[in-house]
Amino acid sequence: MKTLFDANIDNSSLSIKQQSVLKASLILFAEKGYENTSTQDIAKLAGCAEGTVFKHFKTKDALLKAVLDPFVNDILPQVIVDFLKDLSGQPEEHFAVLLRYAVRDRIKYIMENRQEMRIFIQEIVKNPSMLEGLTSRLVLVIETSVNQVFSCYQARGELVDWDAMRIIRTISGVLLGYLIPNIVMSSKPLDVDETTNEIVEFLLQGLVPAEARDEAETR
Amino acid sequence: MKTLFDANIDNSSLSIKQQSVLKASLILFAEKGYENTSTQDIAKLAGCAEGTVFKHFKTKDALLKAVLDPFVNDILPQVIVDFLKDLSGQPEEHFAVLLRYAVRDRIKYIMENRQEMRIFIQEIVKNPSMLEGLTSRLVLVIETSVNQVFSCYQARGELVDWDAMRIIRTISGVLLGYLIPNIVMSSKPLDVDETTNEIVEFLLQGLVPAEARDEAETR
Amino acid sequence: MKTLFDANIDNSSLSIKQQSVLKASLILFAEKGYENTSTQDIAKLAGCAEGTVFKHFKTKDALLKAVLDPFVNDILPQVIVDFLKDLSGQPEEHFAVLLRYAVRDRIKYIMENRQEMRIFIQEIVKNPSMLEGLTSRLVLVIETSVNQVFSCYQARGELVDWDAMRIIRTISGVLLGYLIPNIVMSSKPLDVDETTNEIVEFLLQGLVPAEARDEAETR
Amino acid sequence: MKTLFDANIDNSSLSIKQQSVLKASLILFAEKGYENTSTQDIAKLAGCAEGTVFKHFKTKDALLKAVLDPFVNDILPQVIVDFLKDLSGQPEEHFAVLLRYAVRDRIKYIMENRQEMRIFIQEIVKNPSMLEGLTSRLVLVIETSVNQVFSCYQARGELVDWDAMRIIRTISGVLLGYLIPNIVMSSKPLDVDETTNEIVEFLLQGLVPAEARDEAETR
DNA sequence: GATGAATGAGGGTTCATTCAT
DNA sequence: AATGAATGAACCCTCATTCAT
Repeated sequence: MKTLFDANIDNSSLSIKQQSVLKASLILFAEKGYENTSTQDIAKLAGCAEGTVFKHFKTKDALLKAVLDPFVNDILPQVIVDFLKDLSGQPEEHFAVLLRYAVRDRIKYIMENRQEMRIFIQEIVKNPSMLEGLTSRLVLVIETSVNQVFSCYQARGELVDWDAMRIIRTISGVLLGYLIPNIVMSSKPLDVDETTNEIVEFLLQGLVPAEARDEAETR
Repeated sequence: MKTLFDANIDNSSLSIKQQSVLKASLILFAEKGYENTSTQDIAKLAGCAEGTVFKHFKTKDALLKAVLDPFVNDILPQVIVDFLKDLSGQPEEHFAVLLRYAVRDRIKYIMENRQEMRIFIQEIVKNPSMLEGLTSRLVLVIETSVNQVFSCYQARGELVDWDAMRIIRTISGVLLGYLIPNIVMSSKPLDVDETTNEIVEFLLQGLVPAEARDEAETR
Repeated sequence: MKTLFDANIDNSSLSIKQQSVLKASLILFAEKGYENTSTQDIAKLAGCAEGTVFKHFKTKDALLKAVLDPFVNDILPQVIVDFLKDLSGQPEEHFAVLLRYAVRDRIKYIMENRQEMRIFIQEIVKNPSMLEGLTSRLVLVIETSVNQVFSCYQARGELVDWDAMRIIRTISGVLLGYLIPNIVMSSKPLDVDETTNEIVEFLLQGLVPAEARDEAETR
Repeated sequence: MKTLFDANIDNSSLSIKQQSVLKASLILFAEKGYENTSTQDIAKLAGCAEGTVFKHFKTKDALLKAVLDPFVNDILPQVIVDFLKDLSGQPEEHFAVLLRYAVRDRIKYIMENRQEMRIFIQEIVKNPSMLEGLTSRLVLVIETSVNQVFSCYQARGELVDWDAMRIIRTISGVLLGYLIPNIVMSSKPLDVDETTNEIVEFLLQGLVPAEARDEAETR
């Protein structure tokens, strides 16, 4: 699987003008939405002629794909993979500690890609079928590794005894419930630490049995 | 329970054709998005001439407003008001029981207005400033009544001793985290009972102290 | 030939609503021009439904005709006829005296029909062929009577010895040169007396031999 | 002598297609009027696509401005300036001689820009406020120079002893009275020499004292 | 006679895309 | 590779006109 770093290699093969086209598209799509951004707008912000926009990216739609594809195909899956890796990398730690660390990293990550996230959300809302490919890929990634990740903590009584997918669903649900409203209201970027605290504290109430929770905090 | 069309008193003054224009707009905006819906599409689905679309709704944008305004101004605030009313209406009941009932009703309600919700989300993502008016109104509604609603349960030990606004934020966050993904992926409408169970069970873990929780379930 | 009074008889056979339609058209056509006035505007100002506008006047164009025809077919020719009648009615008077009287009356007359005049000018500018019918009629009227009208004064040395049509052309040219700019700039209606003085004084310089002029003034 | 197209320096920066758009607009606006000319008509006559019409001239209204502005801002003021210059350039000549020369030149000039003049008249009739800017500019130009221009001839007894502005008003009134009807009836362009003779002869009667007039003719 | 909802042709305008330079 | 003029389909919207009530 490609990593984030790999994902950007394609772009580095672009000329400077083309990269500025890509960046302008990112900014404008995020700001005004895909349909409300004209290729003329893009050319103007990129500082090039309108024809240049189409030299490399044959189509406006291809431009959207060029903006979103690395995010959808590489970055988002990587978020999941890294999340699970964080949770399973040091099994000697208490689940609560790892969860906090993993959640914090992911929030930071998503906040750093807010523009892509905004565009992504816009597109999904208009055309949910876009999600299908991604979802199935993610489900595959998750299902193959998630059971062994959680079972260890469940055995130690540090994690509620739910179906592993339900735990994932719960965590991602709570995360989205907090993050989407913020991403969408672009003005004020979230305070990462504060949000992490609030989310994790709440998640722990639901996911970690009371006695194990106390233990984690006294440690 | 009122639906969008009941709520908008003006609608009853519309001719049949105009109502079908409104309905067609609702369907198409939800399905393809505002910008990807042409007024010709609307006319075709409404079974009228394109000019008819503009006879009552002077502008395509006014049509969007006519679709969304009752939802934003009447239905959404009502959801909040009803939610708080459900929670405070029968204070002799255990908080857990009322929460389940209130959450279930709201989910049903939102599911019945999925199309409006989809359009609303699309518009907010493109233009977050739309939210400002709504948010400030809701905050007002909530803040004036929410403290007295929760304090009773907190005194009985049936509700965690958080700031009332944080409780609201948590509940709505979890609800949104579950509902938005479903609303957005329009194909499969959510099973209300199942979702209610999952959300409430999780919320109770976080919001109701353990001992009070047991008590509620044995009752 | 019909007189102004006859010309309006047709209109009096209209219902009150239809008359208000006619009046509204006159006002709006004069103010904004024919093409920039919608039948909806007319209906609104006339205080009736849009359909009512078409009940009597089958076409918007027919409405324009209804507004202009009495002006073009009756009023304007009458202006000429009356002008010549004024000049020939009392041949014992000096030409200068009659000219002043005739010019004054005509200016007053035209000022009282400024709106029709404005619309007429607008239409002629767009479609000069409209003039042809009128011009040929007027030429006929003028030519048949004008020679005998002027020859008497020319014999007395009170009028320059030009071809009669040139005299008419000169008078109407000067009149139009003064009046059209004023009619077109609708804000300030002309002071009839002052304008008459200026025009007549100038016309006399050109049309009446010097010695006869002195005589007229000392009389 | 400059024509409209020479006067508008910007025009040279237009592509050939855009110049043909401008020329087509000039022709059609003059022929059928602004509102009765569709942008499709313009495109067809210019031999380009409708989109091309809007590439340079963002708006149909901007196209009208592009057609009229050089006429109103450059050519018309220049007509006045040149007229006064002609009258004051060779003070050793008799006023009558200079007037004939100046009138003739101006008539020729206006006849060469008949189309612009027609459009200009149409627009003024619809929206007289357009004139205000022009009028105030012209009044300024005239007032600052006109007194010294005429006083010399008045001192020599070659020009009636009127207020300078009244002389101007008279000349322009007579000119307009002759020219507007002709411009408006586009079919038959005026014979410049004949019209000049008629107008000048008449003007001299009114503007030049009799004894000076004889002198001018015997010279 | 009056109404006003409905019509549909046509108008101005935008925009992704092409192509000669 | 880059340009920007040109394109034409599609879009939103207006308006004179009709017709059932």
